[in-house]
This record gives sequence, structure tokens and C-alpha cells, in this order.
Amino acid sequence: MDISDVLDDLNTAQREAVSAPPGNILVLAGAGSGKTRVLVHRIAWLVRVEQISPYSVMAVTFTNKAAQEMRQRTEALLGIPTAGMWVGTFHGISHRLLRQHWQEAGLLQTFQILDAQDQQRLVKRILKNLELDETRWPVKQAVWFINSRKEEGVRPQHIPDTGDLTTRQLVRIYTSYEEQCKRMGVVDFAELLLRTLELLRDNQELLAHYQQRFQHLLVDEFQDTNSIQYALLRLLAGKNNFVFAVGDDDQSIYGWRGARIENIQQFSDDLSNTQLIRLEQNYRSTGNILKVANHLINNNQGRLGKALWTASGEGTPVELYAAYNEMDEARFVADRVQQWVALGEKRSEVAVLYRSNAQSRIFEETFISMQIPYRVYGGLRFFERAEIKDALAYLRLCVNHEDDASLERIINQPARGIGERTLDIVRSLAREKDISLWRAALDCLDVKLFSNRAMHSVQGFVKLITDLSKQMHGLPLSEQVDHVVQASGLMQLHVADKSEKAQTRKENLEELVSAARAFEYEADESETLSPIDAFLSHAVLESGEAQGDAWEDCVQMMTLHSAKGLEFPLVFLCGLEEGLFPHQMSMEEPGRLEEERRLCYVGITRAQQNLILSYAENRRLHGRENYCVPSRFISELPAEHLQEIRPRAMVSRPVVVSPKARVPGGSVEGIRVGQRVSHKKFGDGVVLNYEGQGSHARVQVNFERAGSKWLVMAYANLTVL
DNA sequence: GCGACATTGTTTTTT
DNA sequence: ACAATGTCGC
Repeated sequence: MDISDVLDDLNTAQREAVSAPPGNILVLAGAGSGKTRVLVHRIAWLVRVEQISPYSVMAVTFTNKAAQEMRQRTEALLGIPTAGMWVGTFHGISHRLLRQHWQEAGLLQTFQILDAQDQQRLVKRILKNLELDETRWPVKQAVWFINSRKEEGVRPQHIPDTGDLTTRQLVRIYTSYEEQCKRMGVVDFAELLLRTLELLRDNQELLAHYQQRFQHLLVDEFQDTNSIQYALLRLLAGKNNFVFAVGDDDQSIYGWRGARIENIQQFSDDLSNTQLIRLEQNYRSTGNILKVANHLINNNQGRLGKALWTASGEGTPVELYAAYNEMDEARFVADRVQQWVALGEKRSEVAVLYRSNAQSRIFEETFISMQIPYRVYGGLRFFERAEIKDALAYLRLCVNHEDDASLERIINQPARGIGERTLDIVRSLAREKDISLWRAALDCLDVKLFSNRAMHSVQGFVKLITDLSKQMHGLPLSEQVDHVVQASGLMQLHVADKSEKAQTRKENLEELVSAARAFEYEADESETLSPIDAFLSHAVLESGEAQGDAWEDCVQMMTLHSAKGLEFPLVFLCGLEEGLFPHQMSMEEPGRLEEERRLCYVGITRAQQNLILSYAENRRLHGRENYCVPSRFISELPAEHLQEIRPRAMVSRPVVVSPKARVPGGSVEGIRVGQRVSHKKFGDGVVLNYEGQGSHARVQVNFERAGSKWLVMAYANLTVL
């Protein structure tokens, strides 16, 4: 048999991983070492050489995008369709299992999925119901509590009552949340995984069936798995199946949302006959870039250890620019982008990376003014837009009247005269009788609990939903969506409004209908689920790209997190300042600081040919001018591989006041930007800027308590600290 | 019930 | 600074 295309073009380590005899294998794949390639070729090896049926293979990733890529590349390599193969995200695969075994899992056949937004709204509602003060019980904290318990596999009844009042209260919230979800027939993201784990754990027959079916489990980005995902994997693996996990402990950047880097370290303890293979040859970056990356990541403790190397040359040195402020930083980047383009290179080969989204703004402004096309990644996805969520809420309510979350969302959208007052009457009846809002609304109408006006409005709403539900019956999916969008008045609402935003919303609603039509087209005949239920789940589970395929030749702008997995010939890594990167919130704990360092490592290793680092000495943040200290990560880089770029002469460098400027009574000698000074009234601060000479000299000081102020040197009477 | 002001918090993001 | 909530008055 010809297996040349399965093993050709692989290096020794890659080949070793791909052709390893069936067993539990952990591949430590450094950045740019051909991780996805190894996974795809491994599947091909199993099918072609080991003669494993594609139906016995399950491949799991974290994002839909990665799953799609794996599917495509596998198909291309194997030359057979992979439709019967289980390739997907942990959530997607769990969803599929729950749909198939909804009864055993204790769900409604038509259960729907709650996204993060909906979940937060629901918890908020519950806090109100329980009459808890939102300042003492912040919604976010309650959501975090619920999600992290679920990620640990802990149900409310598992939490012991230690008498701690805070815990007791949170458990109350968690319990109520679960009841509501059950009544409404919805599950959140964490629930998809936990419910699947429980389903298989508590159902020996089912477990045996799937253990028999999936002999090979392949996992991508293994360092990002959380406890439940890892448990699910081990459960499916059982004693007889094989796990092939690919990951990189140095690229674990999602600890804050439950990813457990420990899973990598535990792999060999938890599974039998494990083999560890390292992929250290990097095919992406130049030698200089790799040296800088290796040097930085060496500052982390407890790594599994890995040193990337490349067979290609040193390349150009990594550069470091010390900007005067964030405007200067952005202008510098824009200038260099134009130089790059002037050399005949593409803008789309350039990435501007930053720690937090707020930083994109100044770059956007600068790029606009210099007419450089750009594209910002991240932000609201298609199915998360308000108008889309409104339309989906109508559909969900029509399909399932018990869906309170959806009812709350659209009962007065578009406005039909049902306000808080009216809604409160419905809510209290629902709570009292423990029924859904929909039924409560019907009951309220029956016993005439509303004022005349409200009565009329609610009747109108009830009729609208009842009619829509009836009319939808038997229509093809896209027509159902179209009809609901029209008849609900949502479309009219935006058509009537001539503003640009409303026009976009209108177009988005039209796009939703197109999406439904496309979905209809590829709908699986074997699905037992109705098209509309399938479409609604699809919308939540695959919320789509944030920005459409506006693929001109654009500079790519994104956070470091969203850059993972991508590569660019020219990379700018910006805002390397203490407090910003590493972020203030992560500087205290050593563990979190190490994650920031890994994030920096991820950023550096995105670069193929050129890497330019930058920081600003001053930065306006939350409306405050701040004097910034360069990031500790800069000092952790090898100086001999860094080339500092001298700022232009115009930009303020530390100013030393000449002896002439000395003012009686004020000790001004040595005042320069960044100098700490003290003022009688304003207290301590840092010099931000300086202008003028002699008695006209003015100095800008950022006081810790009083904020930023311009002071005349002659009167300020500053003391140098 | 709706629009106008005030208050608040501000890392990262997928599913 | 600024956006996204929440509160208040009509």
C-alpha cells in the first residue's frame, strides 16, 4: 500500500508521532512545529496503515474553526469524505450525544442552549426573584460560581453546608438556576459537557457502546482542556482505547477560564503506557525570533521543557521601540506598515497584537487618518448581535412557550406597551404558582389582573406568538425565519429608522434569513431534530465570525489571545508596559504572571520574519495620563538579540532643567520626565512632561491623589523625591 | 412606558 | 475616556 503521502514531508519527530504504535501518546508540540499537520497525518496513518475505520476515530478541538480545518485537511489527505467521522469541538460532540440520548440524559427532546449572555440575564432574574441585593451579590460572581462548580462536576446538592453564609446563598442561587433551566428546557455551555459526562458515567450500556465505537481519541490544544473535558476524555478512552493528545504547556493561556495545564502533566500518570514525543523544530520563525521566545519562556518554572530551533537563518534582529506615548506608538507602527507596503509587501501579512481590546482604538484612529486599511478581530459575532438575538428569541418562544428567557427579551421588542410594571405582575404570578411567564401571562389575562391598556397589549402579544407558532408549521426553515422577522415587527422597526445603524440591523436580519436558507440546504436528512431546533442550536454553538469576509489587503489587528494559532510575516507586539502587559490583575499571583509570560511567548512566536516590540512611556488609560514602566518581559529578553530603535529627535526625551531655570524656593534640579516629585497640596506624583524655560517653565505632574496637572515651576515649589 | 441624565466599571474568550 | 448599565422624571 502506498503510504508515502502519509509520512513524506515529515521530520523525524513528526514521523515518530504519526506512526507510533497504538498507545496513549502525548505530543508536546512547540509553536510552529506542525501540530495540526501531525494530527491530520495521524488520522490518515490510522485509517490507511492501521486499517482503523474512520468511524472509530474521534477528533476533538476547541474551536469550530479548528475543527473545520482538521476536517478539510483530513479529507484532502485521505481523499475520502469524513462525514461519518466525529470531528468537532467538545461542546459540539457533547451536544450531538445529548441530542441522541435526550431521554437518558433527562432533557427535553427540544432542549435549547443558553449562551453566556442569556445565562447572565437569567441569573440576574434569579437574584431579583430571591430578593438579593445586587451590590452584595454581583451577577458576574454568581455566574462565575455556577460555571466553575459545573466545570468541577459539582451539583448544588454536592456542596456541603459548612454553615458559611456566602456559600449557602450562592448554593441557593445555583439551585434556583438549575430549576429554572430545567423548567425552561435549556442547558448552558458548561451543562452540555457535565450532562454528557454524567450521562456516560451513569449509563454503563451507553458508555460501553461508545467505548467500543471510538477506539482512537485525538485531542488538539490539550493544554486548554478543563477538568470535565479531561474526565470525559478518560471516560471515553476507558481501558482499551487510545488517546493521542497534542498540546503545548508553554501556550496555555486560558487558565482564567478553567483550562488546566496540569492535565498535560497528569497525562502519563492517569493513562497507561504513555509515550511522550516532543516537536521542537520550528518551521515558522527566524532564529532571532526563536532565541528571544526561548529566552523569555525560560523564566517560567515547572515547564515540561522544550527548546525550539530552526534550520532557517537568523533573520533580521528583533526590534524594540520606546514610544513617547500611545499616539507615538501608533504613528510608529503606521509608519512601519507603510514602509513595508512600499517594499511591495502585503498589508495582510502584518499583525498588530495587543493585550486588551481597548488598545485597538488608537491604532484604528491612526490607521484611518493615514488611510491604511485594517481589520479588527474579535467583538460581537453575528449570532450575538442584538437584532439577531431578538429574532432568535421569537423563534425560540414560538417553538417553546416555556422559554422565559426569550419571552423576557422580546415581550416589548418592538415596543408594544408592555413595560416593567405589567411584566412584574406576570413575574410575580409565575413565581407564586411556579409556572412559566407565558402561562402566567395567560392566567393574568383570564383573571384580568392588568389595567385595560396593558390587557390589550398583552392580548396582542399572546395572539402574535400563538399565530406565529401556527403559521410556522409546515413551512421550510428559511420561510419560518423570514415570516417571524416580518410579522414580529422587528424588520419594520429597523426599516423605519433611517440611521446607519438601523440599516445595518436590517441587513443583518436579511442575512439571518439567508443563513437559514443555507442551513436548510445542508441540513442532515438523518437528523431527528426539526430544522428549526437544529438551526437554533447551531446559532448558539457556532456563533460565526465576528467580521464577515471583508478580505481586502488589510492590516490584521487583534488581542494576543485571538492570535493563538495564527502566523504573520511581520508582527508588532505593542503596549509592553507593566500593568498593561503583564496586566495589573495578573501581576500579584506568580501563577497568573506565568500565564501572562506564556501569552507574551505566544505573541512573539506568531512572527515569521520580523518582530517589532514597543512600549509607551506615557499612556492615557481610563481617561488618566499614566507614566509607564517598561514591561518586565522586555528585561527578560536577551539584549544581544534586541535592537533598540531610537525615537525621533522631536519626541520628548527626559528633560534636564538647566541651572538657569532654577527657581528660588523650588528645588528643581534634576527634574525630568518620570521623576517623582512632591507638592504641598497635591501630594506625590510623577513628572509627565515639561515645557518652556526659566520662570515661564511649566511642568505636568501626574499626582497620585489629585490626578494630572500643569504647574508653573516658579510657583509650584516642587520637591524632588 | 419612554427618553434623558447619572453611575459604574474597565483582561483575555470559546463554546 | 467611554460605553454600558441603572434611576429618575415626565
